[in-house]
Amino acid sequence: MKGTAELLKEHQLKVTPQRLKIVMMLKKHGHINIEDLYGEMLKEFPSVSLATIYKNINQMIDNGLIQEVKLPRSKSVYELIKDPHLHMVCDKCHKVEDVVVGTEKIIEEAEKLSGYIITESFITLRGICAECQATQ
Amino acid sequence: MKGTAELLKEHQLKVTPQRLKIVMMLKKHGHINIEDLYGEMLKEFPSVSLATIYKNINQMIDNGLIQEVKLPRSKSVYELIKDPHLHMVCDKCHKVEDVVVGTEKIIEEAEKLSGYIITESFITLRGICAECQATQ
DNA sequence: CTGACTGCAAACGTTTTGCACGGTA
DNA sequence: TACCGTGCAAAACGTTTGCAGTCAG
Repeated sequence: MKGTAELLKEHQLKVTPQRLKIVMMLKKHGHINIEDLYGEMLKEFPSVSLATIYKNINQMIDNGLIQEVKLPRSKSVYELIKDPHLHMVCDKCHKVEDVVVGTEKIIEEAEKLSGYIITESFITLRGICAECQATQ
Repeated sequence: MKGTAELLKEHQLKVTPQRLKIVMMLKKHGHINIEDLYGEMLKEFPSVSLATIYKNINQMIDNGLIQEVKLPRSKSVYELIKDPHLHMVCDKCHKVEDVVVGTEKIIEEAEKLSGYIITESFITLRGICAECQATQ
């Protein structure tokens, strides 16, 4: 896995302790919302400001390091930009997972039917994860 | 097309002039955000309140008449609930269109890979619509 | 006639902004 | 050293709530 500081530098962002922590949290959790991120940050930086979190998140989005994932029925989460994938949300435990599934066919069909030239797809699936199926 | 008043009654909503207008706007535009809906409502009901719009939209969601569509890079829009479909958003003119595409294959593959039991899918595709391709 | 709906104003939670200070490169 | 990032406080924004008056059924 690429170094956290390098990741920031590659995206024209100065390396600060707060930014390192944000990216480390994203690496660790995969997906995290602002509230949870703030809670985690407070543990290491007791005087960190929510304004700092927002400023950094927005800047990281602008610089192409992370992206917002809008979810049905819940708050947005953020993730490091990586290979295209879709999101699975569990209705029971509310976790979010990535799944790498080929989307070419559906995109091709949608292009044919609509006449659009498609540049990006956002796919989220709601359901029950394997663990929650087992424990119900 | 089903009568607007009937649609409200079927969903246990009293028929009021404001609600009729909201549903008519949804029928006309297909997708509309709160701000635009408020602007349209003001033309016919100069003293309509934003609170009324929000209360009605939330109630219509609770009663299964409409649903929120969260879009990348822009505000949520609302639409009448109909057969499953996906959304196309044009990056140039920002319109939103429905496309009916079979999603069974992608869902089946995602279920296989993830172990989830999937109950609903949300698919949005970004691109350039046919009209904007022609006029660029 | 009764409960539900509306409009208004206030409250609320979230996100953004301006500013003085401190840290990175 | 110069500029960018941080923290704080205030402001802005979108949405929700409580209430009194009105309307649909």
